Amino acid sequence: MEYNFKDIEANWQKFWADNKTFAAKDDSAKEKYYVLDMFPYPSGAGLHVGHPLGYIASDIVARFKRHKGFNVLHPMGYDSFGLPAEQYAIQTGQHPKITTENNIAVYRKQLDKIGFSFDWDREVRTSNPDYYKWTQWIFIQLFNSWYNKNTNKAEPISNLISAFEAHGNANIQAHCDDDVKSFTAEQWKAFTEKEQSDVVMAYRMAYLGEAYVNWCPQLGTVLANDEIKDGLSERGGYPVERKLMKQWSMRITAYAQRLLDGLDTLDWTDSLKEAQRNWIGKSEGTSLKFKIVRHPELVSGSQEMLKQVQHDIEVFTTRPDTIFGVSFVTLAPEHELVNRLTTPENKLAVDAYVTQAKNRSERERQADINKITGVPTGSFVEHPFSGKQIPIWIGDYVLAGYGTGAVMAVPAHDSRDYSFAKQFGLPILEVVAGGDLEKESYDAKEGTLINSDFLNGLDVKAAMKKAISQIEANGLGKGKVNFRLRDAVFGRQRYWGEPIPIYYKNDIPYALSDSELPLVLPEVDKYLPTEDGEPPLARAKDWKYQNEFDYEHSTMPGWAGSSWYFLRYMDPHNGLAFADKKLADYWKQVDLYIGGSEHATGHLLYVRFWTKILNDLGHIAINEPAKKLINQGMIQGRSNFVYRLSPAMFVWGQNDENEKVNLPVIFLSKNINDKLKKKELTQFELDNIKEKAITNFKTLNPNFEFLNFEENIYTSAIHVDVNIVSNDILDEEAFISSREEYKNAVFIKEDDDNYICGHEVEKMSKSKYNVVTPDDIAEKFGSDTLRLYEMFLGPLEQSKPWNTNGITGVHGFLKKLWRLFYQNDAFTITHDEPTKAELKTLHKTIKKITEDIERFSFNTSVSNFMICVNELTDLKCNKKEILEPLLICLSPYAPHITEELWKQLGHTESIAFAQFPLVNEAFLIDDSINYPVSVNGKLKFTLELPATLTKEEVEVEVMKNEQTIKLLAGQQPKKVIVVHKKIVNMVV
RNA sequence: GCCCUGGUGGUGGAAUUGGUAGACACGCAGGACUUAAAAUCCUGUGUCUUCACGGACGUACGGGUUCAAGUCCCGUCUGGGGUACCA
Repeated sequence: MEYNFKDIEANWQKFWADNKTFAAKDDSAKEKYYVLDMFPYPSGAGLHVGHPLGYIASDIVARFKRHKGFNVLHPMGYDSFGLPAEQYAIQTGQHPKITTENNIAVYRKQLDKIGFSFDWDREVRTSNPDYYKWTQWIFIQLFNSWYNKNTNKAEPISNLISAFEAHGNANIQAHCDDDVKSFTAEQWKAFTEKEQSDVVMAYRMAYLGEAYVNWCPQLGTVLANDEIKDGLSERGGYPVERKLMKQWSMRITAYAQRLLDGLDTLDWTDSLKEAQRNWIGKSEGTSLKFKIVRHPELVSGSQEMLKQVQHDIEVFTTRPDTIFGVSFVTLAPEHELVNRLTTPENKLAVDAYVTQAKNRSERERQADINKITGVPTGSFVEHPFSGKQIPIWIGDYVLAGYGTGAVMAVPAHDSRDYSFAKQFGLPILEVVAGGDLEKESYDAKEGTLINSDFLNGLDVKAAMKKAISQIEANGLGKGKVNFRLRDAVFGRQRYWGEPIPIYYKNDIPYALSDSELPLVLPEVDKYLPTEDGEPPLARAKDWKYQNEFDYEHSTMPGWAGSSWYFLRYMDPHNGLAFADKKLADYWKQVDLYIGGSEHATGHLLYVRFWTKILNDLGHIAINEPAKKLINQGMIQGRSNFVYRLSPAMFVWGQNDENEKVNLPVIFLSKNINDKLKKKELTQFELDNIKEKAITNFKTLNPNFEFLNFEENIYTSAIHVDVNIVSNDILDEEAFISSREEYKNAVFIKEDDDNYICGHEVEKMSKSKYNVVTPDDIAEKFGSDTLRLYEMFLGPLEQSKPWNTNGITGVHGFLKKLWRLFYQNDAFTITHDEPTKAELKTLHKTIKKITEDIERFSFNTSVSNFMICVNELTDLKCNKKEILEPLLICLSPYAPHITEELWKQLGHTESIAFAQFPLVNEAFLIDDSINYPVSVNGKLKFTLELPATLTKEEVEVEVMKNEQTIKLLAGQQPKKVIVVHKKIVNMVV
């Protein structure tokens, strides 16, 4: 019987589904193990070979843990709210729900083919009302809580309101908005309902606040920082600008320190923890007040005004030691004091600068990152120690949103201040010795303080201490910690997301009650914003709370549903709670979480944040969502390109400049294009291209001319579908018929008459036409081969380009395994006693595989299986006692073939729960050891010696060996090092 | 710029704690079986040198520590990913 993977795989997939083999038990005496994959967004392109990489790895662990006697939870679901379905809806009018469901059906079919051991009864979809009911419920929990700094956790908002009623807010220590004014209990009681609501809002964990957001006019939505690339929206590539908007936000900043501390308890990679640390961006320093002093030319009226409002500019610095190096103070253009500090003669320039800075889009800011701009206000502050007058400038290198929006500029020891000072000719005062200030600033935090009064002679560390104590003693400021982390905007002006469960009555937002959930996403006639810029939900007809009050019209962001889905899998059908407390306590946290590193700072920060809040509020017992996390590497695709002659070099027909005609379609083969780029084309070749171009274009427009053909000739690379290219040779016919505009395409080909495409390795994506689906491989070689091959490709965490070069080796291995059981169509397993050699091979393999899985080194286990089967083939082993345990070892990797052979061995139960074999070290002991003998560390020969010899006996044996004597040629070695059971080295 | 990762044959990669560098697989070359192909099997395959035995070199580059370095330390170059006027 041949290895017929097609039937075997189909049969077993059906068996697992029919028998619900992998359903996790909620009541089990077994220890639990929770293996989670980052669930996919079901895109229209379907699953590509990169998706299963992580899924296969987690499936191996899940199956392994089942063999090891764990009750395994290994679920899968879909992150099914998202922009692409909505974009598609806008273009076609098809409801995103339909698109999403279709895509999910495709994903499911593809996933099923690979033989994953998911518990499909627990599938979740974030766009399902049964699911998002609880996303909304969690939102309300956040809406109804505040962060108490005294207890250092989130607490119900009712506590806070009681406190207000009893004592006002004087004793409240909370993470809240900065501009909260203090009030007494009496004042609180006298507030109107609206006023009370506004006050409480400043404390809520989910709150409505004014925030600068990344606004994308074309998409009509707010984007998260991680949705923007180079100042353009990641999806669509539209410009993004900064805009002040009322937005629902999450007070994640309250958790900054705990999110940072929690990292130490996690078994995550250093790079990932580092990425989170950088994102949170803790910096310790000092706040410091600079007294504003009158500029001689400042009119007295202005000075009076100044007195009324504020006397100081507060800055934040991490370098209080450099205080004597301050040569100017810079404010962000948005700083509230800008207007008041500007002297009349500077007003024009300042106003112009502020307006320009405000209107500058993110893209321009990024593009001009090295362009230094700024204006002086004309006012001065006083140095807190020297009393010297210091000018106040405005510069957009200072960010309004960080620190106090003002910096003390120390150009000698900060590179940004340095460039600014150089640009505007401001003084550079050296206060830490050691740098060359002619060339650049000296930013290092080491050296001796100079020109610094009471700090002179101290090193930076000591100076820092002393400066802080002096600043604090003089009441100028105090030690302070700043975080880069910003509160997370939680609303989008979009349709395809969870409605925010809020309605407005007299302009006051109220949360729905639990019994009113879910607030179902209403139907709309179009998926676009309304004419007056309201989000699409404003289009919904008769969609009002109690037929009277407006609901919130924005929806939740993409990360809402994914921030808690790991909890829903524990109890996916519960209608009374997001998860039953008992079940949540049983499954606790994810033991192993596998997914892509692109979620390092987004999803993984939010899911930790929500876990901590739910823990604070007493809903779950865990503090962190996932104990161990692995980032699988990206599988890159190999894209192909054609090189199209640019139309810019043609001029249109004389009759009408704007005449729309089809563009010429002339494609240069790769080598010709390379020559063109290097300007190595011969006149003959150029003429040939020109002639073909003329012929091609004349069919479209008889009246055209070239515009300086030879100077202007250039090409642009265009992605071409890899499926119509083989070995970089283009299938020209397929290409011509692939698009209407290519029907007259002309190819300038290589000497061998082929059109050669360019290629590049890059991210696999639909838009690059380089997606390879796992389907073809599964069809041609079977999914066991696919599973083994994806693991064999290299370390899980490493990115690698997809290629199928080695797949025959892996497939051959499975065939070879099959032949251990079947020879000449006969099943030939015997019950004979195994030999010592066979047992050694088996137990060596068991040991290696167990170790490999535990350290997630799946590529090496595949090699180890190959070695094992090679050895057993050489030994002609067909013994049940050897092959049966081997099947169990292999079953996590290649579940179908092992199930089948397991059944052939006479088992009636699935192999999935068979106990994983244990290593018997006794079989691994060698009788003899092959000692490498080296001289000065260089290997000379090897010597086989009995394993029973002691270290001393080994030395004696080696020294009296003929080869040693020959090597030493009468010399006496200075030293002989014997590492017992390892190596012998002689030093001469 | 900063942070994180890598750099090993023609290729993917192995070497878990400093102890025989290149496991396993692909590719390539030669051979067996076959009318032929596929499939399968066998042999060889880091580089240089030698008829051969053997020898020399070799883990991006330059140094160092060590009896012994792909592995540890210092410096340089370079691929990939993340991130940024964060004071």
